[in-house]
Amino acid sequence: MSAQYSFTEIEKKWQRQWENTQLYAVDIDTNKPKYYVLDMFPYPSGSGLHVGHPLGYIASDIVARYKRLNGYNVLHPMGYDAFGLPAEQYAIQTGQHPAVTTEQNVQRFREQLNIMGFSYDWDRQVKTCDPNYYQFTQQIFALFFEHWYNKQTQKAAPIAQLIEHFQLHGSENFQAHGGKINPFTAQEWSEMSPLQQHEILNQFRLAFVDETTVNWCEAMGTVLANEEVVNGVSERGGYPVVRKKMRQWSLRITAYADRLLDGLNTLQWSDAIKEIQRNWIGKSQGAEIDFVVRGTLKTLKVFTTRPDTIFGATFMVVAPELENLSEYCSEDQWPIVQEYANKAKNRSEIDRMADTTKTGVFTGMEAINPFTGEPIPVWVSDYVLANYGTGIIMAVPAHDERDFAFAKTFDLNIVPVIKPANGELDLPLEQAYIAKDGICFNSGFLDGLSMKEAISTAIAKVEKAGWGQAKVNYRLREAGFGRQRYWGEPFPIVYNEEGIPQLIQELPVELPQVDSYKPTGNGESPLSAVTTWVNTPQGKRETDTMPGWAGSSWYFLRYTDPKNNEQLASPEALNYWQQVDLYVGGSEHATGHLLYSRFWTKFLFDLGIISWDEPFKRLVNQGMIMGEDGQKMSKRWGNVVNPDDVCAQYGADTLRMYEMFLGPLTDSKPWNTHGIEGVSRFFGKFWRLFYEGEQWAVSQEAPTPAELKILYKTIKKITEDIESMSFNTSVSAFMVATNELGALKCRKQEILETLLILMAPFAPHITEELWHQLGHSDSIHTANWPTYDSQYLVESSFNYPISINGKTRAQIEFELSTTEADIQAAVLSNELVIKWMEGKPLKKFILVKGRIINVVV
RNA sequence: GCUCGGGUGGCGGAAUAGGUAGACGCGCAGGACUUAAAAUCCUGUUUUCAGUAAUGAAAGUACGGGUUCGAUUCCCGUCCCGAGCACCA
Repeated sequence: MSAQYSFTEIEKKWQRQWENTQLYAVDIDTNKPKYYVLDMFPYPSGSGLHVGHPLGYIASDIVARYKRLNGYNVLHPMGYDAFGLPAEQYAIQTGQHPAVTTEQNVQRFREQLNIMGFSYDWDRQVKTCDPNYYQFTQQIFALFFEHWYNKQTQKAAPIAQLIEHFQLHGSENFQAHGGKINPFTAQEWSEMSPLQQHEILNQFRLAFVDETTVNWCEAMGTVLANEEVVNGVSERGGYPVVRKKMRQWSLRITAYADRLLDGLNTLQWSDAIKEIQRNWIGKSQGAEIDFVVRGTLKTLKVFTTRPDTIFGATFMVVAPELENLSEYCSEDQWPIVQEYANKAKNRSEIDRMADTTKTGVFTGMEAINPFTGEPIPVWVSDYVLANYGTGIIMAVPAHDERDFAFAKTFDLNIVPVIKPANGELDLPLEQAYIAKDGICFNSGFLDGLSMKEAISTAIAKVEKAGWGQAKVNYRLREAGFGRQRYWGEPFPIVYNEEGIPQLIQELPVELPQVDSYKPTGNGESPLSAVTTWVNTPQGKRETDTMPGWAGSSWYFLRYTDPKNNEQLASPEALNYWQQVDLYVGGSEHATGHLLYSRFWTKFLFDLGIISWDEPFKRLVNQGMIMGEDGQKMSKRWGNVVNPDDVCAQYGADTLRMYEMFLGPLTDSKPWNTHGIEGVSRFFGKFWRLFYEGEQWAVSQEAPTPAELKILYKTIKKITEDIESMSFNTSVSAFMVATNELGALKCRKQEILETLLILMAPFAPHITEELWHQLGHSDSIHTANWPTYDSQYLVESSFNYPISINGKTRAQIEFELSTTEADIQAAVLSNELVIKWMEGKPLKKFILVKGRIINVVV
């Protein structure tokens, strides 16, 4: 025992002890309720952690410890998202194998995390780059490959079922989510070559080969995901990105668009993240309508959300990237259209975004507006996107800004069809008139209808006349799943001599050694150079690897049974631990990791592997900790604060407590080196509740009601704060309790011991030390969370502030049992009250029990 | 441009089923202990005005209105900051 609070010694001692006794190891225990608290696992970068990283880890650790003290069996694991670009870039620079550098970084992270005293069950650590782990990432990919999405049952189903349907009924009456195919009979199916059959099945597999326009980054020699491209340049490095056609694996996430949208309503996530996902999925309801090309039998199919404005559709616009563009254009105009299309294709994303002036050319064709019967010209312009809707729009310049700008540029007809409900439009229009509450005019049978009524009436008419049907559109695109990189999961795929992909049954398919990690530059991965690996008796291997998000889309399941070599996790473990109850991490993964994890979870739910279809019940996004200068913490600004240094100088408990004290968990806030002194002093004060000078001073006396009141109000406050994750106010509650007990010179074991338990989740080391000094032999982290007697918190009297006309003028103490009449009499005879009433008559007397008294004159 | 957050002392931030604004901490000022320093402890600290002082008065939660006995909290408008989306028909 030491009379001094020497945190270095204490923290090392208990960390060693906890490790030796396996204090945080958990296992299935059906006698206890489970609780699963998870941190987003980190990418083990070479620069290690700065003080911003542990913010969320500290918060989740507090909750994990709190739940344990409340009798829960808590799963609280940690691992590493270990595949990825930085390790590979480093390999390219240094020639070291990424597995080696990654392992070094993992060791470093582990040390740093241990210094801060987290209660992880390290036995459950996972690393996505470990073959024992990624064999199941490959297995899940194989399952995607072997399934299709049945729109009727809204569920994934085995591809064999679809094949059977084709064998029996051809393409009649099947409800598969996927690409377009030409109808065929059962007979025709049986006569198709394996390659033809593959090409049809490929349209429906949930993992499929897709010819897509990808974001090609020449400098990095690879394809990037949409979210890795910001304003036309790569997120990492800022290299230019161009669009390029490429064959690569994709996952059919759009099959799950509706369920991903609906599921959001069941989640305790921030509105901001839910909104970002809703926007990303981008569901919009409208109609597909066919416009007949004048003088032909051809039609142009458009998608619109505003069929109520169709009487104002005065021209049409076709996207320049459409494959069969020549069909939408007259012969003599084709050279001009083609020239325009080529120019548009080569225009970079940056250009497009920077320049919104309208360009375009006339196709030489006219279509008939089915509602007005009038011929309208068809144009090509790059303001229409090929991959949204049908790639063709009906333009309503009077009521759409973009169409209006285009019509003005090329002097096209503008016909207003919506006007204010009470009033008239100022004509001619200076800008597009966009109103949610307008009514139709100039619109035949739609005249006088509101937007909502007109939309349904117009769609009914379209459907009845056979011109089209109601249609739902999504902004969400299929998820590109191939990277031309070395450091990722290899695909369990070989292509036979016909080029048909076949699954490799034996997993894992391990990464081979390569001589160079550099991209080949021709768009292929470094793996393609390893010919001994690529060529197998069964055919050529797929040489792309999976993207970073593959391994992170299911790791939360693996923690439940991380060493299982037969299955991704045993049904027993999955059934026991189930969903993540609380997930803590940054909000930057809103449309990546969080969406993909939900997608994979729903797929595995469909297959019956798990019994829930959302991975993370409650999500909390911790804010960023900025540098002292208010800028983002980074080497570049030289403002990085290292948690190891802070722990060495002040101790881990002080770091943990201070990070919580900085402000609300979800806010961004700057680090302040002076501020930590306050928390450090607090621990000194707290320690001195137990010691007087060199002398152990805890007494066994019975506590007084005043002391119990301090304790009980603290129990109440801390319990409520942890439940609502309001940790900053918990810290101040500990300070208040310490100040108040100090003022009362209270050193009673009964009080201090309970206070230790309350503080144990926040400051696990000092509380463990003092707990043992109080004579306990078990760990404080296995104690029981205290309850309080609310009787002690009830006040018998209250010192009322007395307001006269809303201004506080006096204070009078009353027993809470005093009747209102007695209070009123006492207040009105009070000297100060009489003075401020200035002789005016009483108008109203307001008494809010236990709160305030207001005298209105 | 659209959507969602948010504007409270010198600073980080408390307090909103409407009820004493500024808890707790930092910083600052003064004091105690000490030969001295560190550490520790005590006092003060929203602003302005009056007073030697105790104290008293007025204003005050981005700005302007409204509802109410009473508004940081609810409603309307304006400005500013942050985040997300962005030619998605």
